[in-house]
Amino acid sequence: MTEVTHRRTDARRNHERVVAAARELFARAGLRVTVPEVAAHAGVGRATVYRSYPTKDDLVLAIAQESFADLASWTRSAVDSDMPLSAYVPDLFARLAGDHGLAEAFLEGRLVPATDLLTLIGELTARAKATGEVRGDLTTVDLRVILCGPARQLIALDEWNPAAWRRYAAMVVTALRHPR
Amino acid sequence: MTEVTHRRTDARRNHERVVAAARELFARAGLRVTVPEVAAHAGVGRATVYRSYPTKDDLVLAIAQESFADLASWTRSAVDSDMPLSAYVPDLFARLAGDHGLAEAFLEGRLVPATDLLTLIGELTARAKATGEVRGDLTTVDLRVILCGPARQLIALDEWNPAAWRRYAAMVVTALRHPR
DNA sequence: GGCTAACCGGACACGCGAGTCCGGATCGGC
DNA sequence: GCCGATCCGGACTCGCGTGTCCGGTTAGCC
Repeated sequence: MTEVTHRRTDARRNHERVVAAARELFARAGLRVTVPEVAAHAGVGRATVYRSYPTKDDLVLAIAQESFADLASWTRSAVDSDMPLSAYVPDLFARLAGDHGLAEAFLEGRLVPATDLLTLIGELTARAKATGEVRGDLTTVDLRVILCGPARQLIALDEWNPAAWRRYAAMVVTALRHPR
Repeated sequence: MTEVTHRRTDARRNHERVVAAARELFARAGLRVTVPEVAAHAGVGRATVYRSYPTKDDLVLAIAQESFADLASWTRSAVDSDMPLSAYVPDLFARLAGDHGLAEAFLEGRLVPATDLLTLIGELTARAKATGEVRGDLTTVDLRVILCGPARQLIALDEWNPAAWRRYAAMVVTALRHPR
């Protein structure tokens, strides 16, 4: 979290606007959103965005790290409270389906090293395997493929609504069970 | 199938090369492959590609229609031989995972009206529902989301190998069953 | 073998997104 | 209120992908 300290209030204000705009646009339309779009949505010039984040990748990284940290702390509480995968996965799926950029970043694994998050999820799945809740050979790659794939497609098809994600979350959970 | 008749043999030969190159590259790297890449791989100039296909979309459409026709005729034979979904889906999944462009085109539904194919798949699923093989409320959109999502991710992650697709095909089939 | 129509492809024009620069505006301390 | 450090953003360059054009070449018929 490279927290830049601006010495003037307008700079800080603009920085906040940029971050807010990036969060919203990345969530809604994925990581292909352009810097000009972010700038316009924030009501600032392009150069103002590049001042805080020299590269578009820097901007993406910053936003993604935020989201990943949220996800990790939430997952940590799930681990602490011994949440079963059947409860965790639908929520995770909902978060991914509600944030296109997050789903992309989490799946592709580029830019952000999600080691914390993956370790925590590994913890959860290990317990779920022990109780026989899911197939014994489940990996975190499996989770990425099975969760992020459909989540991204839901957004791409503009089928994002509570009924849809509940439906697909149920299917996804089913997919993780022992094959018969 | 707008079959262009070339009056010279070299024209026909080049056209074939372009088609072959496009098939290969779209399958391997998806629809984002550029026209210059196709031309280079075919060993011709860019303009030669544009002669047969005035727009990149025209090229994509032509290749996608081919693939869709293949898929449809194969599906028709599956319907005729009363193939169960548990046998059909893994093969479909393999085809999608083996052709990135096909998976993209099938999922996104833009460009190509896949009505024939969807009708046939609807036929198969209707029978599978009747025998209780899958959940009763399964739709073709479900199939697109659940199949194409993971298939595309597999390719994106470069995890494409027989072991991987068999594994995910099994999971995908499980996902279509009745929830418990 | 020669002639013409058909065809080839290198070179060009255009649009768009990433990243840079500098003249002008604004904040904030005195 | 004044002044300097800081910041803003319009205008620019650069790279890349799409689509066009024309001079040179080749196939195919006589």
